Amino acid sequence: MVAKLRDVAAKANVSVGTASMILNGKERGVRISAATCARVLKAAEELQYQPNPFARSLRTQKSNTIGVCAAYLYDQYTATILQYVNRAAHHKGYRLMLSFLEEQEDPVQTIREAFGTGYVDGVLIRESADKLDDQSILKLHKEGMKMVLVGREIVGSSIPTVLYDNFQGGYMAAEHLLKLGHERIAIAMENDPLGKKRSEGACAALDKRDDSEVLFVDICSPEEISSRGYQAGTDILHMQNRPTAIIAHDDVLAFGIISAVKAEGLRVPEDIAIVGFNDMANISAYYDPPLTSIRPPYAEMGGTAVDLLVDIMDGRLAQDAGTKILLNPSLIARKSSGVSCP
Amino acid sequence: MVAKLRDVAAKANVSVGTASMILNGKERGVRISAATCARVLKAAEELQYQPNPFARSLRTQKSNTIGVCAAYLYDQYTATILQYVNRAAHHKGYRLMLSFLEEQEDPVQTIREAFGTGYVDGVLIRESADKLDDQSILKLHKEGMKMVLVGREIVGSSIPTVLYDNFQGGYMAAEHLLKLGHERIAIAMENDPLGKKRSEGACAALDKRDDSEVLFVDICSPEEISSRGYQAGTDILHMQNRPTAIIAHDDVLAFGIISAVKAEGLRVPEDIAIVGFNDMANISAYYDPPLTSIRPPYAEMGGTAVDLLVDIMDGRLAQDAGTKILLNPSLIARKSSGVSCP
DNA sequence: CTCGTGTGCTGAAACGGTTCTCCAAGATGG
DNA sequence: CCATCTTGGAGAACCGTTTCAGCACACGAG
Repeated sequence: MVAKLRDVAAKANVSVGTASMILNGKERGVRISAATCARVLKAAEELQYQPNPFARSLRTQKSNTIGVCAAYLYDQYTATILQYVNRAAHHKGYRLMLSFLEEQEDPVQTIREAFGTGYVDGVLIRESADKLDDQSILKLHKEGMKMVLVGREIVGSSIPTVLYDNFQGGYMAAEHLLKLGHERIAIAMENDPLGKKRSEGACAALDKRDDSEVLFVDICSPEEISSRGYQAGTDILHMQNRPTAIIAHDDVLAFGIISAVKAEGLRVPEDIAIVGFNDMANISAYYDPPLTSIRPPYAEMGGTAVDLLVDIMDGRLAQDAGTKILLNPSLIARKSSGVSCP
Repeated sequence: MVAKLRDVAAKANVSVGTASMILNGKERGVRISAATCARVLKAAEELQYQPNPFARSLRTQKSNTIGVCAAYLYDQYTATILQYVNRAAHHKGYRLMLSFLEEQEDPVQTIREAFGTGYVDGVLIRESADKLDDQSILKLHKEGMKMVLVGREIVGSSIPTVLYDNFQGGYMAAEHLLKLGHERIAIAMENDPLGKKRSEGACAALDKRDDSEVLFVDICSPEEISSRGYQAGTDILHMQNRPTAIIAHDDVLAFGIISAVKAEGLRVPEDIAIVGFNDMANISAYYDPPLTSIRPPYAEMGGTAVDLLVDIMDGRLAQDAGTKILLNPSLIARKSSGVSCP
C-alpha cells in the first residue's frame, strides 16, 4: 500500500502533526529544528510519500481542481485553448476536470453534479450557447459558483470574461485586403454575436475609405456552416457587383467558399482573395491555397483565463468584479489573400 | 453553506448512518421501514443534499474518476474520441480528469502526480509516443496503475488495449480503388507502426490482384507531415510510372498531396484519385474535392475504452489479462476517389 | 410468561490529512 | 536558585462520509 503521513511520521520519530507542518509548512511561523525537518523530509522521500488528495481536500475545503466545461472539442479552437489551459493550470498546481454537456440534459443540473459541492474550486466555461444558455450561466454564477467565461460574453453581466477582440480581427482582415488594393469586399458571417463583431470591425475599416464598397452575406445556422460555405461562395460570385475579396466567418466557411470559387472556374487569390478566422492548426496553412487567417491569441486566452480564475478562487478578485480581458488576434498572411507563401 | 448528511439526518429524525444507508443503499440487506425511507428522501430533496465527494472517496477509497492522458488534442482524432469517452464515462457515473504531458517533463512523475495516490481509479492513455514512451507506460502498469490504451499498442505487453484495425483500413482503401479500376497505386505513409499497418493492409488487397502495382513512399517525421504532403505529392507525380491513385497516411497528408497534384496541373480525381485516413469532422467532407477517407470508429473506441476500464476497475477483469479489442473502421467514399459527391 | 428471532435503527470507528492549543524543557535573567 | 520566556513538538479535534456491530423492541411460539 501507498505510504501515509502516519508512516512518514513514525519513520522520522515525530508526530503526524509535525510531519504535516514540515511537508507543506506554509511558513506560518513554523518553529521546527533543522534536524527534525531533515529527518522528516528524508523519510518522506524514502517512502515516496504522496499526500492523499481526498483527505486533504476534505479538511481544507479546497480541491485544487479547475472544472472545464466545453463543447465541440473537435472544432480545434476550443481544443487548442484547452491545451494552454492545461499548461497554465498545471503550472499553478491545479488539476483539470473535464465535462462536455450532452444534448437533452439539464445543463445547470449537469454542471452542479459534475462540478458542484466543492468538487472543483472554479469553472472555466467555454461552452457553446446552444448547449448552455446565458440564463443557466447567470444562475450558476448567482449561486456563487466561481467562474470565468472564455471566448464568450454575456453582456450586462458581471461575470469575469476572457475574450479576443473580434472587432479588431475583422478590422485587421479588411485593412489587410484594402492594403492589397481591394475595393469591393464581401463579408460572409454567421448570424451570431461573433459574426456581428467581426463584420462590424471589417466595416469600420472599410468605412474609412470612401472608395470601398461593402457587400454582405449572412449565413444562418452554425451547424450548417461547412456545407453553407459552398452555397455562400456561389451566392457571392453571382452578385451583380462581384467582389474581389471575401472575409469569411471562419476557416471552415472559407474552405467552402474556395470550393465554390474554383467550381466557377475562378482562381484564389488572383480573381478572389479570401481571409478566414481561426487559423486551424495543420490545416489552414496547407490548404489549397494556403489560407490567410485571423489567429486568435490561443495561448494568452488559456493562460489569462486560468490566471483570472485563480485570482478569483484565492479571493484576490471578487467574482462579480466584472473583469473583462480583451486580447488581440493576429493576422497570418498567406497565399489566399495574395501574399506569396513561403 | 451546502447541506450535509448530518443536516438531512437531523431533519428526518434519524441517525447519520441510517440516512447514508437510505440514500445510497446498495440493497445490502437493508432493513429500513418505508416511512423512514420516505422521510429521509424528502429531507434530502428539500435540502438539495449533494454528498461531499471527498469525504466519500476518502472513506470508500474510490474516486469515481477516470484520468485521461492525451496529447495533441487539436488533431481532432483524439478530440473526437474524447467526446465519446466523456459521454460513456458520464453515463457510468465517472468523472473525467484531464492531463496532457508537456515536453521536458518526466512523464512517469507527471502522471503519478496527476493521477496517482488514488486520485483516479484508472487511466485512459491516448498519448503520443514521443511524449510518453512504451517503457514509461509499462512501468506505470507494473506499478499497478489500472489503464487502457486507446489507439496505441504495445506489442508483447498485457495492457488492455482498444484499437481500430489499421490493416483493415488500408485494405479497404486499396479495395475501394481497385474496384474503381485503378491498377497503379502509391502508398504514402508515415514511417511508424500505424503507417506500417495501413500499408500492409493496402498491399494485401493489391497483392491479390496480379495486374496491380504498388508504389511506395515513406514519409519521415510526424511533425512535418503537413508540409511533407506537398513534397510527397510532388515526388509521387515524378515517379517514372506515375500512379493513378494514392493512399495517404491521413487526411492532412492527403491535403498536401492534393495541392501538389493541382500545382502540376492535374486533376483530382480524374488524373489521380486519393484516399486519406481519419475523416476530419467539418473538413474532409468540404475539401476541394471532398476527400474519400477511412473513418475510425470514434464512438465505439471511446465507449469501448471506458467499458473496458470500468470492468478492470471493478475487478471484473484482470488488468493484465491482455484484452485487446480491435474495431473496424469504415470507408467514407467521396469525390476525391472518383465517387460523385452528394 | 419467557424465550428466541427478526426488524429497525443507533452509535462509533474508521478514512488520512490539517491546524490549533498547550505542554515539557532548556535558556535566560535577577 | 527560582521565576519567566522561548523553543520544539505532541496531541487532539475536525472535515463528511460509510459501514458494521449491536441494542431495543415487538411478536410468535412453546
